[in-house]
Amino acid sequence: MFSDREAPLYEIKANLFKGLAHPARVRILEILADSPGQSCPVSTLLEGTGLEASHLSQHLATLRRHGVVTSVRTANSVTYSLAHPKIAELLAIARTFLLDTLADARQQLEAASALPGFGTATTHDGAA
Amino acid sequence: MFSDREAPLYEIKANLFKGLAHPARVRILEILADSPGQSCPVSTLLEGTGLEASHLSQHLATLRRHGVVTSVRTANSVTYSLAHPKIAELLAIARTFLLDTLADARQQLEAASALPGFGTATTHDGAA
DNA sequence: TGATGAATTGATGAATTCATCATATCTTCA
DNA sequence: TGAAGATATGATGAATTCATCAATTCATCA
Repeated sequence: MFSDREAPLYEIKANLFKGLAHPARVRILEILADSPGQSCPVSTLLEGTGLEASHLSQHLATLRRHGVVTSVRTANSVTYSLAHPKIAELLAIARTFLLDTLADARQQLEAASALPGFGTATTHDGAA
Repeated sequence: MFSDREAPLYEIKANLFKGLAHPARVRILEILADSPGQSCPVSTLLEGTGLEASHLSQHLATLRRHGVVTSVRTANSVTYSLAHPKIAELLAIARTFLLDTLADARQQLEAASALPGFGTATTHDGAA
C-alpha cells in the first residue's frame, strides 16, 4: 500500500474524490470557498454546518489528510483554508454538472408523464 | 432517504464524488475521456483496465447509477460514454491540483532533508 | 433451436468508513 | 496555578463498500 507519491495518478485521484465523498465535507469546503480568502475559523464552520464539534473536527482531519485544506492556529482559534483554488473550481464544476443533469432528469419526467400509457413506465434504470 | 432531487445540493455533490471514489472507476472515466467521442465499447475498457469482466461491469453499473456515464447497446456489444463533458473537466482539474500538490510535497521533502537536525522533524501533519 | 460470446446481475465474507461518546491538548485569563 | 473555552484525538459498534465467484440475460450464427 503506497500513500501517494509512487502510486499511479488514477489511484491518487480516486483518493482525492474519496476525501470529498461526504456531505459534511462538501459543505465545509463550500463554506470555505465562499469565505473571504477562502478561509475561516472553526467556529464559523461549527455554525455553518451545525455539526457537533468533535464530529466536525474529524471531518476537518480527513480533509487535512487529503491535502485539501490547511490549518493555522491563531491564538485560541484555528483557521482553515482551501489548500488550492482548484478545489473551489472542482466544486463549481460538480455543481454545473449536477444542475444540468437534474434539469434533464426533470424534463424527462415531464415528458414521460405526458405519454399515453403512463403509470409504470420503466427506464431500465430502476428508481420507480 | 432521498435519491437525488429534493436533497440539498451538497448531499448530491458528495454523492457524485462517492461515485468517482475508486481507482477502477477513475481509470474507466479517464479512458472514456481520452477516447474519440468520449466513448468506447466495454471490450476496450476490459483491455484498458485489466479488470475481470464482472468486476468491470459492477463499476460501470455504479457509474451509470451516478449518472456519470451512459450506455447504448449496439449489436452484441455495449458502448459507454461520458454523460457530460464536465466529467472530463472534473478529472482534468483534479489532475492539475494533484500534480501541483505533489510537486510542493516533493519540494518540502527536499528542503527538509537539507536542514541541520534531520531525522525526526515532524510537521504536525503526520507522515514521517 | 441451441451453442457461443459479450455483458450484467446476485450473493457473500472481508475491509472501510461513519457516528457517537469520552478524553486529551492548548491557550487565555482570573 | 488552575478553571474555562476551543479544538483535536481515540475507541467502538453500526452501516457501507469492495472483491470474488456463480448464475443469468441478450444477441448472433451454425
